[in-house]
Amino acid sequence: MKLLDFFTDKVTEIGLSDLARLSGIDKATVLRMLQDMAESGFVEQNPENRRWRLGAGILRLARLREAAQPVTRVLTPILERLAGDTGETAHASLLSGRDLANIGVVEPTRANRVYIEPGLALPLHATASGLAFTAFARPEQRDRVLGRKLSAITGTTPVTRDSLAAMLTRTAARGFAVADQTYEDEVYGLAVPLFGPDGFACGALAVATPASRVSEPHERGILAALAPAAAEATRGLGGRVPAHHRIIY
Amino acid sequence: MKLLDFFTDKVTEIGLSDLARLSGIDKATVLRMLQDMAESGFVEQNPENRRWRLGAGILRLARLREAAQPVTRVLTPILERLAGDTGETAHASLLSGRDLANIGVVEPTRANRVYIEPGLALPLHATASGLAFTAFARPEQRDRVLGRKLSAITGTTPVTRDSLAAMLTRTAARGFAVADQTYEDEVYGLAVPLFGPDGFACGALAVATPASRVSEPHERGILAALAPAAAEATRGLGGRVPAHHRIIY
DNA sequence: AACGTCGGTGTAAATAATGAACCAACAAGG
DNA sequence: CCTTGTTGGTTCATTATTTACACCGACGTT
Repeated sequence: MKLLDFFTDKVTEIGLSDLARLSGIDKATVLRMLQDMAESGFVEQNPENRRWRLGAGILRLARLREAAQPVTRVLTPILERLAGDTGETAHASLLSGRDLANIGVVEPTRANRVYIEPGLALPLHATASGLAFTAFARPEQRDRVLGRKLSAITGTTPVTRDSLAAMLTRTAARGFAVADQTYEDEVYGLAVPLFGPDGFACGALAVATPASRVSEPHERGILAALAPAAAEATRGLGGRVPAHHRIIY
Repeated sequence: MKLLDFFTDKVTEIGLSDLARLSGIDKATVLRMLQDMAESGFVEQNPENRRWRLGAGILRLARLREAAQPVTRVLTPILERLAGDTGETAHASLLSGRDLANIGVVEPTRANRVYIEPGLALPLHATASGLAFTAFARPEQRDRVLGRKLSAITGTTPVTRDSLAAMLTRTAARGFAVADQTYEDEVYGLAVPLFGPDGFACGALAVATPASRVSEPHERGILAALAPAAAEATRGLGGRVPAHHRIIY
């Protein structure tokens, strides 16, 4: 299933040989995997160039999940309001396997804004969303993140266990997370956890701003919009904000 | 991946033992599969009752596919207009593996209307959408459908190769498909193919009406709305309607 | 014409998946 | 209060599976 992770916003179709190279798996094996996944509708082959792309079955499953729990429907209006109020790009993400899945993005109207790929997988240690989630996640999840080897994505990405742990305790104390160009240069992120029914984080709500625009009042304004939006989102998803959670700037 | 097919509109969470029973696979194997899929975000475990449900990673992939080719965005307004014009339930589906994946449904406002499960997998031989698709699909796909053993879903479902072949040639001649309670009792379906860039069918656009409401003028009215809607949808998806395609009532 | 790449196919070797038995924990029932 | 039947999860020896190498024809470039 990791084959699917090679499809991104930009590269929507991949040929057999390319996919084998990218994944490091033998061509024959990749082909069989793709054919199996095609049976289930996860991928489909472009009949023109014989390249592979994500299949319509994914849309079906997504509708199924959305019918069971309408996260997109709940989050989209909240994101729109958040982007409008802050004038910055707002996005929401949920835990998906070993990182956060970007579920929704809304950009503001201004010209200088942060672009976030739709459907991006956000690493838990290098993004504001990831920190906000991890700091309030179930302890075993927190520990699993701390136990990984942390990849350096930019120069300021935390790579040692200690620096990450420090960031997490700081995040837990403040109630929100900051990521100063730890994932992408020039991008400054503020994030707040989204809570599940068990009172632990299940995702995050975040605002990304160009680093050049960061200032104390701006930051304060973003958090003022982010906090109630996250509370509303948590409620809308059927979650419960734990009593001790406070946002302290 | 067939494990995922046991999740439906109604049953959104399944326990390990249930899933093992349903699939006929050993518990241990199912557990391992689920854990692997959880790593990729396809499923996730409800921490409260330890049951499994579709994961957030599916939403991510769906967003990715939607970014590559915005089918939902294109089809939804068309479906809404279609449902409004006909006063009946309209739905669209695309080929996904061995059957059609229901991609969008819009219901009319009237009380007596057909309900179609979101995210349903439509069998190719037993639904109007399936017939419309298969009749205009690439020859090899058509033959694959004819080669299957056809399951009887209602009393009128075509089960022999010959009866299905007859239905397909009739569909090909008329340009649209009719399914008179072949999938669900009391439901009458009319469908038109959606075409891909290669001029072969890639899906179908359909209107479902209670069998009690069927009449020649009603049917004529539905087709009058369906035909231009399908043409618009095909264009919107980047497809090409073959020159020979005509709808002849 | 030579070369590289493409998607795809067989087959023998080697790995990985499999499932019966077992466990603790919980619930309903007598 | 014990029985009986669930549940989710684990173990480990057996086994069948996947794997990857080599090869193929087709297409495009050089």
